[in-house]
Amino acid sequence: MIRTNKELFNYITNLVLSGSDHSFSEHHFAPSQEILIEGKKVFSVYIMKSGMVKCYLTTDTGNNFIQEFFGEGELFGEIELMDDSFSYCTIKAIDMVSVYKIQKSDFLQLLDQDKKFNRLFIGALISKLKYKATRHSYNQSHTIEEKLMRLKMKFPDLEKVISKQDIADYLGITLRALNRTIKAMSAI
Amino acid sequence: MIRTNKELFNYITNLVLSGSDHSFSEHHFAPSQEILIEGKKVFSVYIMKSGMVKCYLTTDTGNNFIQEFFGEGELFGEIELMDDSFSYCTIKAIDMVSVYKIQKSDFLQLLDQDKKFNRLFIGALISKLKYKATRHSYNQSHTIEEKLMRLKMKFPDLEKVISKQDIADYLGITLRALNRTIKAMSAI
DNA sequence: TACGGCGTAGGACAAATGTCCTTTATGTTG
DNA sequence: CAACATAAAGGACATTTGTCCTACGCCGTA
Repeated sequence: MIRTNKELFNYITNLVLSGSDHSFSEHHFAPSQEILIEGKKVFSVYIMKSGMVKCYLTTDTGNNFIQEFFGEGELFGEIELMDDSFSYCTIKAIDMVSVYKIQKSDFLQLLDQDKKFNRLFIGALISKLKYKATRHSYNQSHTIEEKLMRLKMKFPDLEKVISKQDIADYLGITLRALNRTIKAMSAI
Repeated sequence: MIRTNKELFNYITNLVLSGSDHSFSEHHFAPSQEILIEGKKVFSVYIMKSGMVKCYLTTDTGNNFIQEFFGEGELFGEIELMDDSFSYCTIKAIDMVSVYKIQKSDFLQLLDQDKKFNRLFIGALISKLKYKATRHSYNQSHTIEEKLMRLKMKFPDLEKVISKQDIADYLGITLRALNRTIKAMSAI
């Protein structure tokens, strides 16, 4: 649910701190500020330095569907940038957020010239792919109660950090159904 | 639903036919033969030459969940190979299938030495990611009827190629629900 | 031929989930 | 302070989907 990428984070941090690469700039966002907006052109790739964002899209039915929550080291904007399309989701800061930003041309250059970075990037894509695949299959074959239990197992203080509505949007259910399940579970 | 990758297909075909690369071998499978098996170690990456396979996993609830159907140019095995894990899904031939196969070490070497291939591979991952993201959100915010209509729009002769059970598994619903919806739609 | 397996189709009922609406608490802003 | 938006909680009812079961036709094989 809250995705991170320690290896990538360390590598980028080193690049920036060692001064060997000047294509990264640092940016800050306050809670509920939007970093990328659905439907708008993307010119850079972003890597999370600290804080947490939610990555979600609004479907044609008006529902919000949360793809993932990103923490330290996760990157976003890469999909839109690589296939030259508009952002298919919105990235919104949940708490105070710092990101590293790198322009398209610099990013592509880095990808070509830095084999280690190239491999880390591929690893990041693979990790996202795997995560999405298992998440989707899990979602469609388990009850709300099972999904909630699994979440709580991994993130015990989930409800303190993420709003109920966001949890519901993440699970692809209504807030009503979430409340109902929480109550049923607490009754045990 | 039926994924292909023309660019990758053309590139690999050229590599093989021009004789400039000898790391690819060709293999054939009969309908319902399994090419990769869930839980087993993966040693190679595969690229579809012709035919169609289904990529699915069996959940702990005993359901089959179909990730995707692969046609010409799609590759599989890359996730397991890159992060050194066991196959998380089974790849089964639906009709007569031909694939190109490349061993792990050769694949990694190609990735390092052939920039064009590297970029095509990244493009393939990005395309899968995007597909999975939109598919999951669409699935969870639309009715069975809407999902079916969308499928039929894209693949008019869907039911002739893929069994009802497979369509149900792909949509994450039961066969009963699928039949019910088809009947309701035909009544209009 | 007779049987079993499999894909297709659908009836009847149960369970899960959505929709709509009301209430309460809390924090923000004019 | 009053007015207002927002999050949380849950009642009542409708709809959707799953579960279980039965039936039929097709095909391969003992």
